[in-house]
Amino acid sequence: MQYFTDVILPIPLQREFTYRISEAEARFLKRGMRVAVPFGKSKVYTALVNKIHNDRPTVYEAKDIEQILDEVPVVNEHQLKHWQWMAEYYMCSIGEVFRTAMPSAFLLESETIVQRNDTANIDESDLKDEEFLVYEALQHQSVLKVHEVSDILEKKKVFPILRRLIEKGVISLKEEIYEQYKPKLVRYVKLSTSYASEAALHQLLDELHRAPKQRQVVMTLFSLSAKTKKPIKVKDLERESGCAVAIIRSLIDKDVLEEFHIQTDRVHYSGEATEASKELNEFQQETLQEVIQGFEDKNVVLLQGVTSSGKTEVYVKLIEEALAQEKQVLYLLPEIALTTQLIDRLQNYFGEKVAVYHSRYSVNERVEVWNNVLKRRSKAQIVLGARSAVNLPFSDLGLIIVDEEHEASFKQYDPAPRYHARDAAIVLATIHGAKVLLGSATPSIESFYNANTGKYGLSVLSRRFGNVLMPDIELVDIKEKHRKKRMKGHFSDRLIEEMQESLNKGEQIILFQNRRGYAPIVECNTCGHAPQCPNCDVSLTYHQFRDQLRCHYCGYQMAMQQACLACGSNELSTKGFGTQQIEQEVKELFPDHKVARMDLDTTRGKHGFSKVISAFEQQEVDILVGTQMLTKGLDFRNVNLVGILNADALLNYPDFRAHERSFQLMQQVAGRAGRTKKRGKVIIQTYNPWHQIVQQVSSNDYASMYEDQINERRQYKYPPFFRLIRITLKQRDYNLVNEGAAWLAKALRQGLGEYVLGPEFPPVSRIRNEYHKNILVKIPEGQSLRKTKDHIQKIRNSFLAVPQYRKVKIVMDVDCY
DNA sequence: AGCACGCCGACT
DNA sequence: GTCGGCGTGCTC
Repeated sequence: MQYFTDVILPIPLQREFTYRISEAEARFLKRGMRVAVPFGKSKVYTALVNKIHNDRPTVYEAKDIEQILDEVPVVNEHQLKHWQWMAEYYMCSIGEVFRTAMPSAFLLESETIVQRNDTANIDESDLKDEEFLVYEALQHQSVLKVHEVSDILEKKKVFPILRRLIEKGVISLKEEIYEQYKPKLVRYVKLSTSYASEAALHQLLDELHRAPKQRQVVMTLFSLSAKTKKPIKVKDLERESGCAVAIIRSLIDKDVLEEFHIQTDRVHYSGEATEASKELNEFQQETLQEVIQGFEDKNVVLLQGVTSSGKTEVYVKLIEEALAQEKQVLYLLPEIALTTQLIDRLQNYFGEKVAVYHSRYSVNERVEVWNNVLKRRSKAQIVLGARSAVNLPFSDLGLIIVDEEHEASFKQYDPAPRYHARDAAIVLATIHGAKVLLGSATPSIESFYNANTGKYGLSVLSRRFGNVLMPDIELVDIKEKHRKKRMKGHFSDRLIEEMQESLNKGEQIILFQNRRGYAPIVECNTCGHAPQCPNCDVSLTYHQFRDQLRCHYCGYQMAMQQACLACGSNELSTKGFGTQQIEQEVKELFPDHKVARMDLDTTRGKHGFSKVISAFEQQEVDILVGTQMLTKGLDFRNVNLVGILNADALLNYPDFRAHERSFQLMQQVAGRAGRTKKRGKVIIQTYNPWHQIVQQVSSNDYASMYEDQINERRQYKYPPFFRLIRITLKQRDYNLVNEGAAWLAKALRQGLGEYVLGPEFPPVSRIRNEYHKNILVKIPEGQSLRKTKDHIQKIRNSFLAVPQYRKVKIVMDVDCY
């Protein structure tokens, strides 16, 4: 009997691949274990065992697997089911899901290693120059990686040379796989067992009389052991005794101390749960009851709670309940809302049961969280994470909380699978029989619709905690202020007055400007030319830091020009405004106060974000200027004034969700004001104070915003009434994209009719030297999603069968919003 | 996705 | 003449 295994490879191919295994391997392997398999001519990939069987493939000879990488499955059945759904729903291969879901340290790839052939007798004169260079390098180190060879030879194609060297017997090649995950070992010491008896101990201390330092180390070790009754870290001993490592070293050499290692997690929360969860006030209590009741007949409940209404306390109660049933809990948040403030708070309640999982973590840290979840360890019973945390190996989820449910960043854009974490979480919950709580102050239109139509439960928490009033929102018409010459730069007199008043009272201020950079565009006053990115169809933006022009799409950069590139005129002006310019103006308006800026540029790097925040928390900064990232999950006690400098930039975005998004964003920003006893003040500057959305923000009227939006959606055939799938074609050749898109759209129309829109060029039609063109497929309620997707898939296959279109890349984005 | 193979222009 | 560009096809 022969044995085979079907595996999932981390590549965008729909097929599974079959490898041969031995009988012993077949007995050992289980679904969800990783194996290393040869693929193609030389590669070795990490694959996931999906099936073990005895059916010999008929049309090809199966290769053998290279090695087994796990002793127990690292992916469970629940996940495989979830992946299957994700691949089907978001129209990608299961391999792509596999690649996205696993921490990269789990997906080892091979590297070709060049080895020296020690046994051969080499005639050096027989080698050509380049061959000799490689040979010489191998005298210094026994192995080289292929890219090192290409560095040495300063060229890309090194394979022909390597092949000649193999023929001459100088070298051999080998594929090596590295286990990327390195357990972190911590050094510990203990007293050697030979000193276990009291007599031996006394003798030791006598002997060490002449070596006071060493004696001190031993004494410190005693006192530490007595205190903690735990193994003593070398680091701790060193610190407590005040002696150098060399002294500890010499004691180890003398066999007085014994050294040993214990594998530890990199991320370790050592604190206890110090706080009992808070007593809920009557409104929170009511909400909690509603949610629990909602869960009785609905799997999903939407909790709409205004900012600082104390949603988190309600979450905490629900988490406690899930923990009491020994279930796992997943708490999803947008990346930027995952702040230390929130993590600390949850850790205070739940101590070391809380694990955190997000993209700022290193690959090794992620592997540790993965393993802790997989093994159902209590220290990962609650996982607080961003989008990708839905892919962790949960085995018994009881509750998923999706906080800030309306956030667009829950949707993954690139690469596939282009999934929405909220929707993926709901499916995941169904697999586990768990409940989902969606939380938001400003729910997305589609979730609120689902709650309204009874698909989800609904609970509203409309009172701010401690009965703090909603902030007072004042609209300032900057068109009029300009006319009356009451503007200083981008600041109206009203905003300046309020700022001055706040500063006088020693309060802090937040200013919101939804655009980074100094001045997005540089324009010539003579001919109107604006410098363009050579690779993308956009104007370059000016960044004051380094005096550069940069492209936000591909990262292209050039020095700021002194003269116009088109006509040579030296009258250049900057158009539009961003956070940098606002910061500059604030500094000029209030020279005695400290100003800081928070946007993508200032928060780069691992700790950049928290640095800015803690400076503001410590009140080292009086005025904080920032973009969206200010709006999320931050709780600043001393802020009473928030200014939105230009609401119109948000409203005029060409997207069917622009109004919804603007409302959400402005509400969130406004929510930063007055979170303690005092009523906060918000000033919104706008050119259109009568715009319905601005009005709805100022009167805090989610309900009428929802009514307006849902009517528009119904009328113009948008979600939640119609589903959307966007198909993007990408290619370097402009004409080919045009022709291909026209062909594809026509073919789609034959089956799907009027609901195929486009093809159209997106606002930025060329990115990284590729032209893009979009086709939008709308799927009405009642039309089978599955069948529509199958149909699109079929058309895509026949498109790719046309020879000239084969090089056109097609990207599918299901629910592209 | 990678990666090898294979066919054409620009350099030693 | 070789080097290296990219277009094409395949991967168990």
